[in-house]
Amino acid sequence: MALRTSDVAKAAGVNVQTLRYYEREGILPAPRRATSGYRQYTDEAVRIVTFVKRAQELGFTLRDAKELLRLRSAGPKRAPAARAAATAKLADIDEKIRDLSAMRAALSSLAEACACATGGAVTCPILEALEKTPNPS
Amino acid sequence: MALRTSDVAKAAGVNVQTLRYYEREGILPAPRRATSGYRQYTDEAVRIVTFVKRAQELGFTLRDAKELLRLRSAGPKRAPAARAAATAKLADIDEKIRDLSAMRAALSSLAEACACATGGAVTCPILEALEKTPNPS
DNA sequence: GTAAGGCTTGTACCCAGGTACAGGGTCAAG
DNA sequence: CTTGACCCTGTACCTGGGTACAAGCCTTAC
Repeated sequence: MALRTSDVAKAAGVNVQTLRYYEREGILPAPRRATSGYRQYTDEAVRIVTFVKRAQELGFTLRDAKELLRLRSAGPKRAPAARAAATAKLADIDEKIRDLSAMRAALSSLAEACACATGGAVTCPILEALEKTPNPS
Repeated sequence: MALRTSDVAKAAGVNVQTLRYYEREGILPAPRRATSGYRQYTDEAVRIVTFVKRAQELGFTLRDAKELLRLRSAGPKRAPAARAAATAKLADIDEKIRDLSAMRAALSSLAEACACATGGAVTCPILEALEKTPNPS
C-alpha cells in the first residue's frame, strides 16, 4: 500500500516536483525507498501536503507550516516549548479570524448595499473593515 | 495636509518603493503632484495600503486586494457585477474562517495536551484539523 | 523484448511581490 | 549658498515558492 510520487501528488492536488521541493525544504520527511530507488509514501504524506496547502491559503508561509507540523510531533521532552509556540500561533490565528470577520462584515454589507441602492453613492465599508484593529491584547 | 511618500510609507509600515510598485500595479491610484513633481497623498492612501497588507496576511493576493478595492468604488452602474463579486469573495472568506477555526481548535487542544501530558505520546490533532473539509456547500 | 509510461537526479527557469541602486532634482536649516 | 535629507525616474536585483527540462533507469503490457 505504498504510494508513489504521482499518487501523492494527485491526491494532494499538487505537482510532482512540489513533493521533491518540500522534501528538500524539510517539510515532507524523506520516505522509504524501494530497491529501484522509487519513493514509497504513506498517506501521511498526503495529509501533510494538504495541510501545508491549506495553511498557505490562510496566509501562513511554508516556514510557518513547517513549524506547525513540528509541533505535532514534539515529544514530551520539548512539550513546554511546543506549548509556547502553539500559544503564539493561536494568537496569530485569532487575529486572522478577527480580520477576516471584519472583512466579511464589510463585504456583506457592501453586497447588501449593492443589492438595493441602485442609485446613489454608498459609503463603502471595505477600507474601514481592517483599519481600526480593535486588538484587545 | 498633503502626505509625502515617506509619510505614507511610515504610516502604513511599508517601504517607500512599495508605494511606487503599488502605483505601477494600479493598486494605489496615482496621487496629485506638486510642481516639484513630489507626490501628494491623502490619508486615503494610508488606508488603502494598510488594507492591502492585511488582506495579504489573510492569504489574498495583490490581485484579490485590488479587486476588493475596486468593489468599494463601483458606481451604481455596475452594482450587480460588484454584488456578484462580493458574494464570491464572501464564500472565500467563509472558507478561510472555517479552516482557521479548525486549525485554532486543533492547536488549542494541542497546547492543552502539551500542558498536562508531560509523559506519553499524544495523538496530535493538527493534521486532522484541515483535512476533512466539512464544506457544507 | 520493446515501447509507453513513470521514476530518479540535477540544473535551470519562472512568477509574485517587492527591494535596491544610480543619477539627478528639491527644499529647509544654518 | 551650501549641505543633508528628502523626492523623482529608470533599471536591476532578490526571495519565496514552485515548475520545467534533460538524461537516464524501472515497470508493465503487449
